[in-house]
Amino acid sequence: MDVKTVCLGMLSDGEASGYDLKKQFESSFGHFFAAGFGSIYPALSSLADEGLVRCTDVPQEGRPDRKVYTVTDQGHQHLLKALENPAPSHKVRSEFLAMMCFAHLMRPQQIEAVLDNRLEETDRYLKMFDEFETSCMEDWPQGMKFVLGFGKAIMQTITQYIDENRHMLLEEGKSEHRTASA
Amino acid sequence: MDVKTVCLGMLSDGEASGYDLKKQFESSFGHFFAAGFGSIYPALSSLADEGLVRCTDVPQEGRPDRKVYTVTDQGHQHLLKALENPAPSHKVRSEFLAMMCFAHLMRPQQIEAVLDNRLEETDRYLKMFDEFETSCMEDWPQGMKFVLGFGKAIMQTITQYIDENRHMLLEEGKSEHRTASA
DNA sequence: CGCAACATGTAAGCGGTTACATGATTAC
DNA sequence: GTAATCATGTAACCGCTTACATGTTGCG
Repeated sequence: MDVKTVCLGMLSDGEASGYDLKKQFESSFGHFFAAGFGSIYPALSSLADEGLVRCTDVPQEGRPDRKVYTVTDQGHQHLLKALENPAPSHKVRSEFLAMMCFAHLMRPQQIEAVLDNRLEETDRYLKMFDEFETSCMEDWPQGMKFVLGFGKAIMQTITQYIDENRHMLLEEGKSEHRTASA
Repeated sequence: MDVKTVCLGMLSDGEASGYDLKKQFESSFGHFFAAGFGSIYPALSSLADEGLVRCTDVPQEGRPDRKVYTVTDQGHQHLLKALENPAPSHKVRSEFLAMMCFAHLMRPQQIEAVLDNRLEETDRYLKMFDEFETSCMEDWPQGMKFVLGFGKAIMQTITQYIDENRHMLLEEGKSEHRTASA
């Protein structure tokens, strides 16, 4: 399940351009699968080369041609095969948690800043999820709703956990730094 | 915050070999920062080249020399600088969630298998966390406890969410595949 | 006037994964 | 006997990120 496969999946919900897919990667897929233009465009070219998608050029005035991609039968088959993996990965790479492991080496101010930034990002996601719910979610397949709910549950847990446990990092652990300035 | 910096941080809690660090990457850091030998050994060499750690060879019988690394003053300063980043990242890359977005293209059996595998992995982590709590957690710095609790909260949320919402993916969405064999 | 949105791409580079290479000891 | 643990490394590869390159339209 690399960027290519996810693009193929997105296209199986309806034709789209690379630019369109980017927007989807930023919004509904943003919290668990990031991808930039530098991944998407080559992915689409490659899918086209393999005959898994077909590309239609839609000429436009004052802009580059819009390249609209559609899944082929072969592409659909390929997608179904990719979905047969019974143990797909779920990986977290968190500088945030790594940093918090060494909180005893940081000043309380720094820790607070890091925590607040994390809460902010989490909140941005929660707000985005709310917008989805009040607008476009109706016509989504069940899977997308499941994934949205998953993201929401995680973000709520993070918010709550930080709120309830930030004191752990601030109260003690002044052994190394002492609170005052050196 | 790459593997190098995390290694530096781990070493700041006490000297260790690459092999020791690997074990830490698998256990306490496993759920948010994976690293294999192929990343760790080059990272340590590089840290040593830059003078951020010092390496002591401990000869052994029947094994390669154990190379024990210690943080230098310079290394400590470097670590403190790395910890000044006020907005460390927290990234998820989930084939699992990507796949669930396209659950309507999968057979119920497949979906169940994927869900069960996810629950299993989550459970493995929860059991590991429990072991930490009943044994070695006492002497950990507050930050490590915070991170452990964070992981536990997330894993519990995932478990609960899947249990409570798996029906979403199974009940309907039979539009594309139909339940029976084609 | 400047910035965001629209629209597509290339190429270098980086960081991490995987596979390979070696080999003794200990526990089942 | 066979697997796991101890112990270190290299090198190829892969996939993604970042920066570069280009240009129009429309809004505030």
